[in-house]
Amino acid sequence: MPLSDDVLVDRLRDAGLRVTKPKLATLAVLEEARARHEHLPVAAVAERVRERIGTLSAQGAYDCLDALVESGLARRIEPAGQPTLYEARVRDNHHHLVCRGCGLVTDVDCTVGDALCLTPSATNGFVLDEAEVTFWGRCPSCAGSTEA
Amino acid sequence: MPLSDDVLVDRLRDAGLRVTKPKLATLAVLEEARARHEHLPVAAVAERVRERIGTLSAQGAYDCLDALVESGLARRIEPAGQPTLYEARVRDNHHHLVCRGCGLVTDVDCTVGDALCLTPSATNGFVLDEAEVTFWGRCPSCAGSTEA
DNA sequence: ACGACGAACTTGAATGGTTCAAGTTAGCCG
DNA sequence: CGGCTAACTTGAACCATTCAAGTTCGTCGT
Repeated sequence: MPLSDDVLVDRLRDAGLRVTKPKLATLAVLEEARARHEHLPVAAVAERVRERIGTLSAQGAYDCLDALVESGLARRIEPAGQPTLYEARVRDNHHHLVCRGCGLVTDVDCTVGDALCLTPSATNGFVLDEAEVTFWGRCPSCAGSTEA
Repeated sequence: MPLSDDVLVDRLRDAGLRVTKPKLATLAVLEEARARHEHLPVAAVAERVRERIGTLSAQGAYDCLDALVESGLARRIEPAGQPTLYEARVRDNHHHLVCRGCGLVTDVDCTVGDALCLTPSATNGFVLDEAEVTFWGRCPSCAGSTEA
């Protein structure tokens, strides 16, 4: 069952964002997608938001998603070679598994735990804030074919 | 000192590629960049190749780089939000550290070793061939400023 | 409640890395 | 040395994303 609007409204306010129909609907769409383990491109988010509130410009979709990412309510995923995807932000620092065949993105937990992955041997003076791990391979249905 | 052309020619042949001036020069440029720990975008590769052999179309640069990557002589890096970068392929499976400020990409070794990083807890039926780790942060010169 | 300020949205156009298509050139093998 | 095919060139198209200017609508203070 989907989260009530009240909860989402509070979440937006707590994040310091204005509560607008587009942002509320965008957040709802991402939450719904999370329940289905989906990762959505901007166009798909915009489309689903339109189903809820009637209209939303492409630019509006970018603005909303940017704001949600900025405030920590959503996470941006940019797998090499395909358009940017978004998912509702969750606390666990899970990683992603991308199919080289069809581009399917799946969530996966890191065996060794976040702490280890976050610690490279030398940071070269960089101040790190995130360790991103992406696994590449072929999904079950693409593993058989020889398609690129 | 740069590698001799003979060595690079052999490398191309061994990889099953035709030995053309553009490919030879492209490989030489990448090797030279590797010595300087540089990661080059397509445009920079094309420019440097032109300095060596006079001319190379943008398309030609893409073709050469794709061929080198395909045959394992080069590695493609696609940091989120910036154009594709290339580096001469090396055996060690090092990872990258990207500056959120200026986009500088630096090589870094993984503390825990490749084996661990390559083993997510569940592969969801995927056949994995690579684990890519990207560390995000701010380089020494960007760490001080508040710029995006 | 009302009014005003500024953020958020809309529309429309531009940008730029990458790719597609068609034609020419040049490695490689017999 | 000739022919086949991959490799390169030119020129145009693509499309996710961004920029710019104008309008709408949350929010906050009175």
